[in-house]
Amino acid sequence: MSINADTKDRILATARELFHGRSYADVGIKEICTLANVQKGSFYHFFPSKQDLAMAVIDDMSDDWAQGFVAEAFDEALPPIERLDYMVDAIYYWQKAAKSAEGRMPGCLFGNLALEVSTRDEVLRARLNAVFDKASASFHKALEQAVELGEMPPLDTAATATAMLAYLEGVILLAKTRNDPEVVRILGPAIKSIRIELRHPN
Amino acid sequence: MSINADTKDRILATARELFHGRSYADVGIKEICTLANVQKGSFYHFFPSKQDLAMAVIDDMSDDWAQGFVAEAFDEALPPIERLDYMVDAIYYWQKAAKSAEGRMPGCLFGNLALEVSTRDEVLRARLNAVFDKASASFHKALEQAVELGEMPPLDTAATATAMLAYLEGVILLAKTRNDPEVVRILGPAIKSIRIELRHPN
DNA sequence: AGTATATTAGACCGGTCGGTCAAGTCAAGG
DNA sequence: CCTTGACTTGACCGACCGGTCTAATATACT
Repeated sequence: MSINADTKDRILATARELFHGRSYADVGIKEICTLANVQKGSFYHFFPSKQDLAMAVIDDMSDDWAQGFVAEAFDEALPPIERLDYMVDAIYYWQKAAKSAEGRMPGCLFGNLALEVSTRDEVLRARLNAVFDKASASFHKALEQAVELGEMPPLDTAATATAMLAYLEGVILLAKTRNDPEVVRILGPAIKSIRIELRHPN
Repeated sequence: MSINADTKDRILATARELFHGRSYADVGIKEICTLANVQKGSFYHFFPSKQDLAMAVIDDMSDDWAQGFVAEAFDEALPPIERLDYMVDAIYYWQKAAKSAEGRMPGCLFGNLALEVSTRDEVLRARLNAVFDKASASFHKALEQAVELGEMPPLDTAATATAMLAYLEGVILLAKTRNDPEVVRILGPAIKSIRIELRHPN
């Protein structure tokens, strides 16, 4: 039981790293197997298809995020607005570390996959969409609390939360294209300036 | 001369459509040739490699943009801030039209390619980066004029311009993942709320 | 011990990939 | 008329793709 779990985890971890560092299409199952020290037959014992592997990778990373620094950043002990800065900082240091390790800024796995596969694979698209919804919910909660505490004037918290997530993804996209994490540090904090007013504030 | 130019243009137009609608890796040269009614040998007469084709597609699209609705949106006759709304509207209608034609929101060709290839292909990455720089410059000019005209309080126009571009790309990314152009219409206008203050406003 | 089951091993499959190449077609210029 | 060089044709290449399959092996239960 520990052996197979280990094998599956090794596949998952390797796939995640490769998908994140390159792309879905560019990484073959053979390469994943070689790097994970697993044979093809074993791979297809655990994952029925490459698509299923991708699903598992998305879920895996999403869980790690939720339990990792997203949980830290959106800790309710922090003042709501500081959570946004925490999130930006976390992304900055992460991407910076990844770049000095691999030489390239990998960007956001979810964003990368979303743009690559969402015109071609409904199942993966839906999954990625759910990940974004979940992320947006964290922003939403923080904004609601910020308004409640009077730290922010009232606004359309749901729309603004999504807008903030979009901004982060956009900043990461640009930073990756420049291959320069500093873009995140410089542009990131402006996330706090984004506002969408209430439609009918009567 | 008209024949060969036609062939090259047909390849370019077909490749652009396919790359935009799907992805770089997912579209093969054979498919492009078939759809463009061109033989493989002819293809390689005009383009030394798939990478060269991608470069040409990027340049082609970039030119069309610059001469097309980017030129319209950033027309100096328009009040600077209205140019931002014009840009958002243009993207919205474009994506909406594309979706009703193909069933899927293709998103931004440059953003798509950037996330897909920039960890793997320095040449394409640099080209895409240049496209973004050029786009950012349009925003920059608009912001400078807005400040000059007193329509906006002073701010770090260069950084804010890049932030606005990032925001747009992020909004398109999210909209594509949702496969819903309405995201652009709802989140887009908040581009005007983004601000990065001057570092040393003393 | 014996048997069922989960896992591993790795050869193998048809198909596609980007790219090459030799043999031509064709129009323009001398 | 003949040569030149741009363009086209389509067969061909080795490599790799995702995925299958059979046989061997480790593990778990009775």
